Amino acid sequence: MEDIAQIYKALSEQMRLRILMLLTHGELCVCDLMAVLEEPQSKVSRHVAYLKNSGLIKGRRVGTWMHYFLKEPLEGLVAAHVEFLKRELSGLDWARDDVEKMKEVQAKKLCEAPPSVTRKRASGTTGTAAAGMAGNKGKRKANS
Amino acid sequence: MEDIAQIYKALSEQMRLRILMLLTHGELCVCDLMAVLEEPQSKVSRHVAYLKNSGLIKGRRVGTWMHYFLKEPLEGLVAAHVEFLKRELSGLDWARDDVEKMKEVQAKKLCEAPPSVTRKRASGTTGTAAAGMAGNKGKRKANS
DNA sequence: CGAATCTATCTGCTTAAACGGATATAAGAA
DNA sequence: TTCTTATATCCGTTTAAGCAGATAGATTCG
Repeated sequence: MEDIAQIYKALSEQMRLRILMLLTHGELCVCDLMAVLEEPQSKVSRHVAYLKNSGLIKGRRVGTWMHYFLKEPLEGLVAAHVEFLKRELSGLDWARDDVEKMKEVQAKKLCEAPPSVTRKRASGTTGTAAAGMAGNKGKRKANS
Repeated sequence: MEDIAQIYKALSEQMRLRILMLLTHGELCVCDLMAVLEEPQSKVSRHVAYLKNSGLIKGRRVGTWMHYFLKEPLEGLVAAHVEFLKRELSGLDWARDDVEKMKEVQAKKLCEAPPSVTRKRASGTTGTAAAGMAGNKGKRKANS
């Protein structure tokens, strides 16, 4: 799996770079990624799968959710590249924007909390939801 | 042109990595690259063109030949990546092998010398050619 | 000029992988 | 079990780019 070209293939899509940079800040579930990236689920899942198959990230199931995170420890050259990315890309505009949005998304805690709590918050109290509704592009029907 | 994903696309083929690593040792013409890589001319040219269009290398004409070399100075992120490649890949088996073969190829000086000299050497004295014929896969008809 | 050589590009074909939408699967809640 | 949610995967389509072989352009030599 020391195929360097394969590492670069994995890094050669902006979407995957964005996902990787987000994961350098901690693990995230697919729905959080969808919310941050504002991309359809199949697209996010596809790219996450690619990164997983390339040996860059791993996933673990947490209830209904899959949480993805950087594989640690990474093998030699892959590790060097990820360090490189952290160092060189974290200052770029798009990376900063994504991290900022990630914090907003996580503040809403739609995914991280136990399912029961989440479910009730989302449908029951519209107050907290309204406060953080900015950027929600109809991903979740308000009340139905 | 600070599209990071595009940099990684350029690096995501083994053939292009090999070319780049060779060029870290100095400029080379296409026919030398063909000899080292043992690949057809259209393939070498195609990958060289890709690297050129991605802003990693440049070419200059020297008589009949095109010599390619790493673009200097490279822009920020590209430069960092090339430095990274030099540091991390130069010890790999395939990279060492290619450099070694490059030195053999250049020792024959089929390309670097002025065309007239080259032409006469190649067709006139078969002695020098025979000494370095190893690895020549019918690329050049011996006498026709 | 014509011949030879080096390189770039075109041709037709093939493959990898992108995409969005639909569907299947897995797990918790009711 | 049935419903809902989260995620993975399948579908048909599209695009980028791989390939080898053929051809065209550039340059130098005679």
